[in-house]
Amino acid sequence: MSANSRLTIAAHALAWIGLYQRQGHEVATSEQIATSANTNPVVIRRLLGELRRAGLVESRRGVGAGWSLARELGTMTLLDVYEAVEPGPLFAMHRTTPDQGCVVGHGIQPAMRGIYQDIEETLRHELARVTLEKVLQDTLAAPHQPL
Amino acid sequence: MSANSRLTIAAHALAWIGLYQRQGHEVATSEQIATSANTNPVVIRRLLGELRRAGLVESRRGVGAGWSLARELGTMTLLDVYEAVEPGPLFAMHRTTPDQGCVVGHGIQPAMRGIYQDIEETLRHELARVTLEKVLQDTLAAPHQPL
DNA sequence: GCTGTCGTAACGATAATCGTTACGACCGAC
DNA sequence: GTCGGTCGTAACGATTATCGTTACGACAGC
Repeated sequence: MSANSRLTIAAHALAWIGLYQRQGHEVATSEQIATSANTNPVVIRRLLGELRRAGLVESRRGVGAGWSLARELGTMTLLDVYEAVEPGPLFAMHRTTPDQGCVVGHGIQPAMRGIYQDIEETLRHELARVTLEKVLQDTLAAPHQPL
Repeated sequence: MSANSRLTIAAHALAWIGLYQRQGHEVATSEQIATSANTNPVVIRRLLGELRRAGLVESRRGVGAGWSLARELGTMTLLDVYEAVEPGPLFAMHRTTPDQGCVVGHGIQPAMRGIYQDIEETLRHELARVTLEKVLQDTLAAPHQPL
């Protein structure tokens, strides 16, 4: 799978905003988050825009603008983030329709669809068990200066 | 994720070979499987080559050559296939190292690694519950001429 | 107005997958 | 021992997704 880092970066951004707000700040800018994640502010704005559409963050414009959480980190799960930033299904079907004249070609897609649905349901359940509060706590619990 | 169809095509090929052998044939050719999957024989040979390295199928060369199962479909699971054809992890870390001077940038990767490990472990467990025998049975159970 | 930030379009770089062509390696049949 | 069919694999282009970057208009507080 061509693994993509969208979920990771989105979680990073949410954890950063959450911690920043707990330090007393109103909003966080995409530039600050981009510095922490070592990427470009536009990448952050694009991702946070998707999180905003999902109701996880809010943005203010104008001078002193930036991003803030729309909900507490404890009420937000990786599933919320996953659904906001990952469009497609986990596994894809054939790119072209299999031979419908063949017994396997005819039945394989309904069969795999059912199997994949069950697996994705389990994945979603696991993602839903992890709150962004836990992500932040695990992040802060990382040892300093590991040898 | 770009979602990829490698797992789907590999399962299709295994189910096809399994059914073909139950009909009394010794080996299946990549051309036959490619016709059923509506793709190119080289795509099938590439995928089956990876399954051969994993010990799931065997191949014979020369005249009358082709592919056969190395194990019964009932002893083969989607996890075996997944590990054979999917290289990377489900979710990726940042493409560049986050800012180690930032608390979040420093701790986010160990945190997400731990979380992702748990999730992938659950995914593997789910994949291991589905045998290729079940894939074939579900495929054969698909209704004909659905309205 | 000025300034700083968002919002978003546009483009190129990169990488993975897939389809295709090509061709040597192999081996049973004859 | 040649022939024919299939594997094994390299090579290349097409397609797609993500990411990084530049650019610029929209917005709002000062």
